[in-house]
Amino acid sequence: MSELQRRPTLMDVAEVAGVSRALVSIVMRGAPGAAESTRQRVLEAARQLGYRADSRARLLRSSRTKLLGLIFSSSQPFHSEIVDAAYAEASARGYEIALSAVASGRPEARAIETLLDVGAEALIIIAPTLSADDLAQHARQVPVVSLLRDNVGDLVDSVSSDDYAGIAIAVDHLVSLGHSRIVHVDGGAAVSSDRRRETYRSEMIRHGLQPVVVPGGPGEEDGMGAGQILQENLPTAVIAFNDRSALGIMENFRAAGIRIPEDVSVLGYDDSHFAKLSFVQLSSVSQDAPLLAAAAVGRAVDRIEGAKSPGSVVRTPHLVLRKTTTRAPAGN
Amino acid sequence: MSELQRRPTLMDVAEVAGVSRALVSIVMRGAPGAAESTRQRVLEAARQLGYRADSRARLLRSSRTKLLGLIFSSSQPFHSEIVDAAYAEASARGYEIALSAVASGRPEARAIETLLDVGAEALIIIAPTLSADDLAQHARQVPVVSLLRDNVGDLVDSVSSDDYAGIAIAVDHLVSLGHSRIVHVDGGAAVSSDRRRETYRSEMIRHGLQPVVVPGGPGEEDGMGAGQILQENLPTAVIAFNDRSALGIMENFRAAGIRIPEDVSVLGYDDSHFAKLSFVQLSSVSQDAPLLAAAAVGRAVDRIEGAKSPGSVVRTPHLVLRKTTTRAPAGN
DNA sequence: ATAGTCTTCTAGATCGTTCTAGTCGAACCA
DNA sequence: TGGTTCGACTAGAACGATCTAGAAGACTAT
Repeated sequence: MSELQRRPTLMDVAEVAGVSRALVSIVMRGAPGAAESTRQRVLEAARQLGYRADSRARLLRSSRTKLLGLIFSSSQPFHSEIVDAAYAEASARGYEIALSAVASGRPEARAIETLLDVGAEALIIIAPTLSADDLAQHARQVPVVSLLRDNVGDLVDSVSSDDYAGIAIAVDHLVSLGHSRIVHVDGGAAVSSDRRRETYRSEMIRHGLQPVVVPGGPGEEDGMGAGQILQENLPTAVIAFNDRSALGIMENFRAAGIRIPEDVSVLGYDDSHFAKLSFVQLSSVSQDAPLLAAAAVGRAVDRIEGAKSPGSVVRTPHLVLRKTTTRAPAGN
Repeated sequence: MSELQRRPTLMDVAEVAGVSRALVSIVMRGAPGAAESTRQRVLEAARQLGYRADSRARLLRSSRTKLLGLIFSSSQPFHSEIVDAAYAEASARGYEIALSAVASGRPEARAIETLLDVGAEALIIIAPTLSADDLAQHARQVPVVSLLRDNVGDLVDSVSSDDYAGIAIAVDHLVSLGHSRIVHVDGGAAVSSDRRRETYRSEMIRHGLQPVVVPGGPGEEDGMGAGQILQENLPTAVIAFNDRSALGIMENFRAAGIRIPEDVSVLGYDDSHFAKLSFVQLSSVSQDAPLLAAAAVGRAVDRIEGAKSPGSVVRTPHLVLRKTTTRAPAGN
């Protein structure tokens, strides 16, 4: 069995190249202050030894890790899309991302600790459930960016999607298709469920319509249950809290022989991977994960690199129309 | 605006507790050699200051981080289930997990580097796509455990599910229900697709049946496409490469008015979150994510803590019967 | 009393970097 | 000529932990 070999250090390279440690350091990180000829000699020595900087030592000294902590929930597919996009943006800005998941038996606080342990310079938390106070607590140590939630106090940055606008365009769209009996299946205890519900209510009233809210939740089964309730007095259109819930609603309708969109239009929220599938073709409000992720990474980097005051970025979502919404059936 | 305060160091704690740095170090890592009374005093001081050990400094000196690197693919829901379970097991064994995702534009090699940079003591890679040689290369630096793939050379540990057994029980089950025209929709270029396909072939032959393979892939759309082909000459049962593919197949059938399981039985693989949904009830081969995750974490920890030789653990999957499989229709 | 053993604690070296504050010539300037 | 500036380079102190060696005091054994 081959030994785990000790990796070469700056000192080793310095000896081979016949210069000091410090100079090798200068050359390795491309800093100015070395003659071109020696630079080449050092690089050659490094190559020959297979030298790779020990990031732990480097970071210990410079207290820079170029690491962004990202906290997501492993059970939310939409979060995965954000993670993907965040990687791209971070790497474009010269940062790496350290991930930590919130899972069953692993609360947000624990995820935060892990990320601080590995040296994250800022924290991006997707849909944080901690109280504004707790978040502020952490924000005293490192910049914290809340993604998809904006009522987080003024020590914490936030990047969110405009839920008012999202629900408003959803209602507008359905109204413009002639719907008047539009029901909202809410997200129960999920982050931003309250706001979407209330916005739905006021938008309906603004249009002179009667708001009806059916309790739901963020998962497929929640939608399934809501579908059952909806059947008792079928509306012509449903705005679901998210795509997963919409799926449950649609499955419930399908089982009962209710046609979509002929009998009921269904609108999702998130425009997730799932909504795009050819056999789903769910019309949905897109929060545009890549843009949100990019904005969050951008804020985090800006804060790390000196921006003093936290701020909040709000992006306007847009509607992606597919095949689950259509004109209201005649006679409604 | 309040300053971002410097995080407290051993020295700070030592001053507050009125002891030396070294003693604080002893207390913090629970090493023997401190009187109970001082231990309490130090712990209290640490708590009060909110002290957290700096893992970089610790690693630099001792090369212990108690950190396990876990690499998964953000687009695979099944991987998320493993991640969940891995967290639980790792924390039970006193380790933390550092995650790194493989995403578009972010190859496995990059994910590995990130994890080594934050100081992972071992790497667990879910369904690695790197060559056995490349994996062996990394295995010279840290223990590497391959999860869900076992042909990884003998420098790398592997924890996998027995694909032979999995497909065999799938075929056995369908045969015992009287099916003879059983088709396999394969996983295309996905890891372990080849093995499942070949096992399917030999199991069919063993039962004196004619194997038929339809090309597929790991996603819903792949299953959708395969469904189209299957319709041309409908079998009585289909074994899909995984649950996502099974979903696509079922949707295609449903659109064509083909009933499941009355007309065709469909069997998935992975027993994912999705298969369990009340309106899906997909019969599936379960690889038991929690057990696999626990085994992988176990191997990684064992290797870190001294086990010399890499080994491979193979777990036998089992069938989870729900509502998509039934007796073969009469006359087939 | 002397030596030996424990227990509890500490000083100082060390890990592999980066950073600060120089040194040492050579070139430049008036 | 003597002073300043500049470029190339280096010694040694950080960074925040762990580890080794050993000191100080209490206790035991002879």
